[in-house]
Amino acid sequence: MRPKTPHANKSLRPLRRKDLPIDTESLARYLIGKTLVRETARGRMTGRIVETEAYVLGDAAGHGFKGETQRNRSLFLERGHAYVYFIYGMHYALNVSSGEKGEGTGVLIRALEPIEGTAQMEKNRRTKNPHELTKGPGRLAQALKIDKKEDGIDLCKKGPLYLAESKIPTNEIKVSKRIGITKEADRPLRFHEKGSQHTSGPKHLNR
DNA sequence: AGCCAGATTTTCT
DNA sequence: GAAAATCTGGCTA
Repeated sequence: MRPKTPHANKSLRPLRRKDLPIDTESLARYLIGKTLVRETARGRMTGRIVETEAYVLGDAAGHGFKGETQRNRSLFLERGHAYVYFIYGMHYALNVSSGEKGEGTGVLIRALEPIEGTAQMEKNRRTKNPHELTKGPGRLAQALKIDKKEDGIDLCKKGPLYLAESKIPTNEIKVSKRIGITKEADRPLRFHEKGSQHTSGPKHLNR
């Protein structure tokens, strides 16, 4: 077995739901720099959130835009729950539900900076390149072994998947247009931490 | 480094 | 039946 990472036993305080901004765009900004924690039988994996996208109320690109369906029902939960969807026949992606309960808005987690449990991530992703581990929604889900089983989880309490504080201060947050969509694609609702080497998308969106 | 096509299956129309 | 909040490998330069 591999040695534990130096940070493995640090206590991680979950984010409190009341501290999460209700407004979707505000939540997308708020989550930059926070920690995503994944607990599995093999141990803990954590990453720093460095890139998010907001899917706001009345947004035609949002999965909840046309109302609640079997697929997107988690998006309509109270803010701070996981909405995991399957896309392009092979990828999963993780969102944090946002807004008021029943609103159907959310924040897509697009990229992480790997912190703890990188050995397990390398195994799940079948690569050792630290820059290929968790940049992009599909990649980070694969690295952290996130799929439909995690859909609907409360991310504001300790468990298999949750959000937590970070002790490292957040750098400047930059804004750009969203990636990979056709509707309302040019709205400035993608956020990333300036200077991160772990963001996805073309270079000109990551300045 | 950047562009392009192929993979693959769920979901809703 | 078509679209989809993506990733990968192969090509061109």
